[in-house]
Amino acid sequence: MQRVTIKDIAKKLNLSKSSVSRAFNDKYDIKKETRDLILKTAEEMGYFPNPIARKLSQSKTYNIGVVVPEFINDFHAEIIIGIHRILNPKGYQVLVMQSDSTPEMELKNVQTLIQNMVDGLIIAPSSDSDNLDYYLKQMNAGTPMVFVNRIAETFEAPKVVCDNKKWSFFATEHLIREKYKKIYHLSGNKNISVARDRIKGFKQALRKHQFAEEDFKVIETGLLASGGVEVVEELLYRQDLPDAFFCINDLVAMGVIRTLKKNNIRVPEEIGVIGFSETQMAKLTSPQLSSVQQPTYEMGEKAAELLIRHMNDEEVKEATIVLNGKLNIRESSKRS
Amino acid sequence: MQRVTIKDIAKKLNLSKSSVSRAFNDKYDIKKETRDLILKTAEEMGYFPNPIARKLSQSKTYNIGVVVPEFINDFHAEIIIGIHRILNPKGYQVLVMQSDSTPEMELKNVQTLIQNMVDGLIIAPSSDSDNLDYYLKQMNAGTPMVFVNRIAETFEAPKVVCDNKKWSFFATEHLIREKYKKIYHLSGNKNISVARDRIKGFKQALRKHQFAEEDFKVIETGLLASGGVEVVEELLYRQDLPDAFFCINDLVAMGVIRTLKKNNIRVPEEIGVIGFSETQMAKLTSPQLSSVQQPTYEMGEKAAELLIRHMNDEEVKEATIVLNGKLNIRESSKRS
DNA sequence: CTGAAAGCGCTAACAA
DNA sequence: TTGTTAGCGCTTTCAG
Repeated sequence: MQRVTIKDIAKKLNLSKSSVSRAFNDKYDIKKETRDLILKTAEEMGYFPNPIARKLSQSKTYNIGVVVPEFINDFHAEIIIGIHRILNPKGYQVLVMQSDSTPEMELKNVQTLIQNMVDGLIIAPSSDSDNLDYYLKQMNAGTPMVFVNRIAETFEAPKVVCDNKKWSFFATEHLIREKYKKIYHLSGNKNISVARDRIKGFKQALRKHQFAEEDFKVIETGLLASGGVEVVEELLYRQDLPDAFFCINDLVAMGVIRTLKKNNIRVPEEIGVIGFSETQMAKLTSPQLSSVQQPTYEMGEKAAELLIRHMNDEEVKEATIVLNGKLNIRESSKRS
Repeated sequence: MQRVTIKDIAKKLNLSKSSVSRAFNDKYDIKKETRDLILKTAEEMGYFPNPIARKLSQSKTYNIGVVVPEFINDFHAEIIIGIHRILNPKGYQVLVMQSDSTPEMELKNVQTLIQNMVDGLIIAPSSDSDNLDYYLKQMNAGTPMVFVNRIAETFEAPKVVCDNKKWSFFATEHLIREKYKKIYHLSGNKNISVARDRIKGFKQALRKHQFAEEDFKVIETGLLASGGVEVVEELLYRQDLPDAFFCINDLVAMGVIRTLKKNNIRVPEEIGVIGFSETQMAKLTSPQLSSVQQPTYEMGEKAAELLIRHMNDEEVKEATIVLNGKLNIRESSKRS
C-alpha cells in the first residue's frame, strides 16, 4: 500500500503540488474553497504529510535532543516528562539519551544528537565543569542549547536550576528547630555545583544558629544508597554518630535509615534524617522520609519553553530561570 | 557555518557525488584508494552525512517508536534502556511515548508515531484487550510491531513476555514453605493478562499444597501503594488479616508493609509480604522486600532484536519469547 | 570502477 | 490566487 503524497492529491484535483502544499501550510495565500476541497480529499485519500520530506526541504528536523545522566530515577524521568509536555504538542520529537553520569558519554551523546541534526538540545549535565568549552563552541556555531540542574552559575547559557542553597538552608534549619544538635551533611560529590550549593545552605543555617564552626561536618557519599550505608557503618565504628543527617538525596537517606535501624537506632527519636530531590519512595517507607521536593516537571517544562524561545532567535543567551523547591516534612525528621 | 555535503567533497576532489556517496556505503564498487581518499578528505572537511536526506531517499526513517504505560517506574525504564542498547548502536533513534496507562492515549501515541513514519514499533500495552484490531490492521498494512509484557497469549504477533504464572507459583510456594497458612493475593487489575497469569500461579501453588479452595483469596488493588494501604486498613477493620500477602508489585507491597507497621504488626514475624517486578526500592526498605525480579533489560533487548528481525522480513509473525524471572528472597517473607 | 541523471516528497521563490 | 520550477542532500539505476 503506497503512501499518498501531495502529488496524488494534486493529480486527482487537477491542481498543482504547490497548491496542495499551501493548503497544509496556512502561511500562503490560497482560496478558502480550494483549501477546504484539498483538505477534504486529502482526508478521504488517507493522506499524511511525509515529515521527512518536509524536514529536508525546510532544513529543520523538529527533533530535540535531551541528555540526562540516567533515566532510572524519578528526578530525571519527571524532567523528561515535563519536556515532552511542552514539545510534543508543538510537533517536536524528543530524543533522549543517557550519559551514565559520565562527561565522556555525555559528550558523545551530544555529538551524536548534533550529527543527527537535532534543532536544539536540553542537557542535564553530569557535572558542571566538563565539556563546557565544547558546548560553548556549539552554541556559537548556532546550536540552541538549554542546561538543566547541574550547571555552573557562571556558565553563560540559558539554564533552569533550583535554588539549592536556599532549600538546603531550610532543610537544615528545620532539623535545628527540631532540636537536633549535631548535624552532618552527607554530600554527593563536590564537583557538582548543586552539591556545593547545598553545602553552602547547610553551613549558612548552622552559622545563623550559632553552631560552632568545627561542627560543620560534610561527608562525601556519592549519590547511591550504599554511600549512606557505608558512612553510617564507619561512623558507628568510630563512635562519631551525629543526631541528624541531612542527605544529598533520598537514596542516600534511605541507606542511612536502613543502617541505623539495623543497629537498633531509632529514627527520628534518636537520629533525624532528611533527604533531597524527593522520590516516590519517600512516602512509602517507615518512617516516611522528609525531603526537599524540587519542581521537576516544571524544570522540564521551563527548559523546553526556553529552548523554543532560543530556537526562535529571541535573545535568551543568558536567561537563567531559578525555580523554588518545597520542604516536605514527614516522620524521619520530626522529634516533636 | 554551512554544513559540508557530498557535493562539496566531490567538487574538491573532482569526483562525482555518486562516488562520494559510494565511499560511505560500502555496498557499491569503488576503488579502494579513491574511497580512502574520499573518507580522509571528508574527515578533514568535517563532513557528516545528513541523516534526513538519506532517510528521504531510502524511504526509511531509522526511527523506532516505543509506547509504554508510563516511564516513571523502574520496570518500563529498564525495558527502554534495553531497547536503546540494541537499537542505538545500529543507528536507530528511539522515540518513546507514554500512554498514561490508558488504551486511548496508547492508540493516539501509536498513530502519531506511525504518521511520523517510524520503521517499527515496540509496544508495552496498558491492557491486553484494547486496540488489538487496530494493531492487527497496521501489521497487515506492513508496520512491524513487537509487543512486550501485557499482551494476550492468543494475539498473533511477535511478543516478549515473562512467565508470570510460573514465578507467581514459586513466590506463593515460598510463602507456604515459610509456614504462612493464610495467604492473600493482592492482584492489580484482572483486565491485564499478566495479573491473571499471576492469579493462576498463586492458585496452583495453593492447590498443590492442599489449601482449601475457600482460602484462595484474591483482592484487586490497582498498581499503586495506596491500594495496599487501603486493603490492609479494610482487612484490619473487618478483622480478616491473613498471615501473608503476595502482592502484584512492589509498590502495593510497600503500602501493605507501611500500614502493617503503623498498626504495630511485625513483618515478617506476624505477617509475611512479597512483591513482584522488583524495584530499586526493595533493597532499601526495612524490612527489605522479597520480590520476583523480571529480566527487564533483557525484555527490552529481546523485543528490539525481534523487531529488527521483523523489519528485515524474516518470518517472525508469531514468534513469542518467554523469559524467566527470579525470586529474590529478602527479609519481608522470611520467618525462619 | 566512475559519472550522469532521476527521484525521494515537500517547500518556497518567482511568474503568471 | 495559482502554477512552474528549482532545490533540500542523498541514493541508486543505467551508461560508459
